[in-house]
Amino acid sequence: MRKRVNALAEQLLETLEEQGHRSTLPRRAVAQAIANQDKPFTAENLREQLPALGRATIFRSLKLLVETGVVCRVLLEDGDLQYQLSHRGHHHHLLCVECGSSQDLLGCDIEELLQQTSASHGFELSGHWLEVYGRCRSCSAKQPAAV
Amino acid sequence: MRKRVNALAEQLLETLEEQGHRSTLPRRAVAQAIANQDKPFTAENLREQLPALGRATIFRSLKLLVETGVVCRVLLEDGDLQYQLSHRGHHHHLLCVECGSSQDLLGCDIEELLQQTSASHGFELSGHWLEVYGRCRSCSAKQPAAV
DNA sequence: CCCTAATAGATACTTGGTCTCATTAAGGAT
DNA sequence: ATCCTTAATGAGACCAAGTATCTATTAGGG
Repeated sequence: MRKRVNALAEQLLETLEEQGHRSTLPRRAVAQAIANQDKPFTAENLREQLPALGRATIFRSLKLLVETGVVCRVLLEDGDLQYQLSHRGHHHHLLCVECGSSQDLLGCDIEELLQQTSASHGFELSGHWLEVYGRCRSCSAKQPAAV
Repeated sequence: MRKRVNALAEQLLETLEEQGHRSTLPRRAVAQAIANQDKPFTAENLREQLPALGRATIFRSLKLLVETGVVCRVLLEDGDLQYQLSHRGHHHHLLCVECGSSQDLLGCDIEELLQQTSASHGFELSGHWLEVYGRCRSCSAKQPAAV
């Protein structure tokens, strides 16, 4: 944890600049904090880590980063919507219900399956939202089976 | 709209009673209102339709019905979480981005596909959440293609 | 180094939901 | 039919997440 994060944070800011947004001190702080997270997080989490920043500023930066696409939203199993660094474009998450970690789900072409099933309902598909819950490799290793 | 709704509402109440909850006047009103909805709705929607009920009561009934499984939550494309009558157990929704209507997605066995993909990530799958967005049959019919 | 538009901070407000507590009403027992 | 207990209601305080407003600041191009 916390290695090369500056490079990551730097990237976030660059993306913002490319979109014509200024690289301000508060935004640098937010970018840095986000780069440090290793799980989905809330605005409140960031606020605790950045007590010097105004509340609105954190929400504004977060919103900007979501619009820019470098941060995405994840739906936890209980319906709580949190934030997370977003690497690729459209993708899904494997969320560990035990440790709360999140990894990207690769190689899942659900799109095609959905396309077909939707069509059979007379439905013209335009998008979808998928989250997957379970136990990650290391949590499965720790405890053989469910309690 | 509004036919046989009493029967439906009656069912909701019965389910509550089976779980040991009382069939009260406010709950009957809520059940009736929910039975009348034809789209996903918010607690606020119900409140407008049931001005005589206390706010807390609506939230409490709603929560109860969700726990009981006769009402479920749907995630709209913008991240808004709303309520909806739930017919079967685990299922997914086709949400029309134009008229806001919702229909159940049948015959979609994504489970198997997810199982495999998860496993290849060393992930022990336990559940998932899927919402599908697009245009329903009647909306597609109205306008040949996207604007 | 100046100027101006973008941004920040403070704070009020909104929305969705929970908590508390005194009052009411289901509905089983009598 | 009524009584009693306990669950449920209503009012309103409270809370968390997020937006809006308004004044003060600052990034960064000229």
